[in-house]
Amino acid sequence: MPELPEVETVRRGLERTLKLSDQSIEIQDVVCFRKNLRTDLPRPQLLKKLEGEHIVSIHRRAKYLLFETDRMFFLSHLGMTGAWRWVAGMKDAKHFRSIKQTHDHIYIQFAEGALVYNDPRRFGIFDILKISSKPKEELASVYSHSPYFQHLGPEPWDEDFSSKVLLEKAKGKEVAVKNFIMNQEIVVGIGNIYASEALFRAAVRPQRKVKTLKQEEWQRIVQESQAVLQEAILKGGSTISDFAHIDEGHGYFQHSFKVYGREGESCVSCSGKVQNTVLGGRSSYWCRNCQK
DNA sequence: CTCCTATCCTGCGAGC
DNA sequence: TGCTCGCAGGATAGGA
Repeated sequence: MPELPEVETVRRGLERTLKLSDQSIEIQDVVCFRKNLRTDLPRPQLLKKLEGEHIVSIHRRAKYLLFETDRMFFLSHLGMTGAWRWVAGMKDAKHFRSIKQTHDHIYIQFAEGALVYNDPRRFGIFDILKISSKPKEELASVYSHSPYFQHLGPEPWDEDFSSKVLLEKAKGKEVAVKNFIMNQEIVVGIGNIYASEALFRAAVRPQRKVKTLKQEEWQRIVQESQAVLQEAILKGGSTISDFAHIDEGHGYFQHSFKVYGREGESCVSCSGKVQNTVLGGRSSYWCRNCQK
């Protein structure tokens, strides 16, 4: 489901549902219904350490959700098909088991309901970060030391996501620009849909080798990436009143994509036909008139 | 190094 | 109708 805008929409929805702007909220119980998703899930002994912790806030870094509690951090990555939903009024995991849906994997109990993580393809991640000896690690320290985060590039709105830096990083590289901007070490948050959308808006062909791009083309890529992600977040915020709607299938496909998934249809700005070229094993949509 | 492929999974729609 | 095939929004290990 998720590229950056969707993860950010989920983050905001979770904060709203848990009322984190007014309060912290106590975790009463955490249960995993299977041993692993893409990676091993925390052992019951470790999960038990979350009991009694209060969630203070939820951060997003790249496509990860990072939950901050009194003394700990735990994270969730939604993979391709992960979703959290709120089950109002659910009182305990034992009762939940009787109404559990297929692919419900993780259950977090609160006083007035529960959060449930559902993920059919199980490419997601749920992990408790290593507990340091200090009272609690700083967020910045988590980002720079955790194996989940330390290799990640800048957020799309950081100053290091700039035409100047990109020009430098692209020097001598043969890789296609679409694969380059989907590389989370270069910039985080851009996935297969928004890569096509950003490059269409920037008028750059997805298969262009990065070493051939001029600084002004990088400038357009930076601007249009930021713009398309920002617009998608705003749309998520305006059309999705509750993050739970996402897993009912609303939200994501409501976004109006200009090229993604529109192979053979007319380009929205020149009426040429939208192309689909496979790059790095992923479908890449573009217009041969508008993009150079 | 750099770049590309295969792979982890399930579900769904197209085509026969 | 029912089957098979290909493809799906991510990320990474391994090979060329």
